Amino acid sequence: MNRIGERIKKKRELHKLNLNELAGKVGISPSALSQIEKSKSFPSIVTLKSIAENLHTTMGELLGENEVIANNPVVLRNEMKLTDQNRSGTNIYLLSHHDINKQMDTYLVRFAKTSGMENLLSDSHGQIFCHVLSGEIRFQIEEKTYLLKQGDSIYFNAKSSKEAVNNSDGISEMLWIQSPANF
Amino acid sequence: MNRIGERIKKKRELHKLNLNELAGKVGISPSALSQIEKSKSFPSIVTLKSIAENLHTTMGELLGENEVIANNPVVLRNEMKLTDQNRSGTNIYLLSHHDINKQMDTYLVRFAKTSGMENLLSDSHGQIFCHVLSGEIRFQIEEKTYLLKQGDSIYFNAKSSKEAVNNSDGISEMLWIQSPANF
DNA sequence: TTAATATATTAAGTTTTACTTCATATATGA
DNA sequence: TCATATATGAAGTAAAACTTAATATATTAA
Repeated sequence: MNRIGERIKKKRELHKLNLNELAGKVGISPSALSQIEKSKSFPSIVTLKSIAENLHTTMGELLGENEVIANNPVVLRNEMKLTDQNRSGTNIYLLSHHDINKQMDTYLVRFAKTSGMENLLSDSHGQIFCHVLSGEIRFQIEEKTYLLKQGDSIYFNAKSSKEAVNNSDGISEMLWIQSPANF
Repeated sequence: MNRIGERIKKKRELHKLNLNELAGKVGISPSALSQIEKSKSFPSIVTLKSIAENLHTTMGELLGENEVIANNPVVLRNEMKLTDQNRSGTNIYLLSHHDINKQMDTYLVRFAKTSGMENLLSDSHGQIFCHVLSGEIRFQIEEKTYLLKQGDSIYFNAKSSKEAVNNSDGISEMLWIQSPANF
């Protein structure tokens, strides 16, 4: 929080801009920018926004929100923790301990034959990456349908209407990774 | 950006707090909070920080940085794009198109026998989740060593000193997912 | 319904502080 | 070492966050 200045300066130098140049783009005086970098003052939100855009980064990044420390590396062998299951036979396993500092939620989803997840993990925000580990899974994202086989991946918005069902005779499995974490 | 107010109000009501209560916790007058929620004014960064903490969320979230829209769902079959390879035989494939709006970088790393990645993907920020798809991989995170087999996962800070080498006779593969994206 | 209380919004004034101006320092290079 | 570029500092200004206090709008009870 009190190191926004450092981060801005670092990013600015990374982009090979001097105070005048960046200040010009942002729309404040070089002196003002200097004071911000030296932590003599905080930028207003509108200036922070402009600084972030001109340094091709996000406000959260400059605010240091991505520097939180995750706890010790957690290794989970095949003993995963079941977090959710529905009647049709879809099981969702956690692939890392829930932690307030985690950026990502990581799950393994195992479908019994002819099972699916419709309203599971719904009402979430951020973005989702899925990777099919085995079998064949049919995704419906908004209106479109995607048929994914082992080794395929898909990336979509968490806010989308989404549905995934097993499309194979046996068990199908996929990784489900979501960022930022919804805990 | 101009909808910070809406988001704060929504979160506040989710936590079943009224203006007085939240304002009290934050350390500003209820009126000031109302004006912020009604977009009559922006909070200062320090107030925003306090609001975020009291609503158990992040500033970036309130600033709407997690609402960016990823492009159309991208499905990549087994035809992945090679992005990096080193002499010893480690290949890194991209599992989704690079996109400024993406929260996560998603890779598949394929190790030839006795290959590894030491300085690949180094100097990055955020957090990393790895999942072993096949073979056996030895991780060294800071001082500690972890031996991961197929189906195992590990979650650690991108800033950590890290190293991964193939520990099997044949090919080993893993997913490498990093958030926020480093592009 | 009506009164009584809780909760939210608005207007106007105050105060904090982000930002400007301009002078000075420090670095870089010919 | 002079000249130019770049960064920092002091002092003042202007903008806007925040306060106070009054008013409106819900919510509840009688």
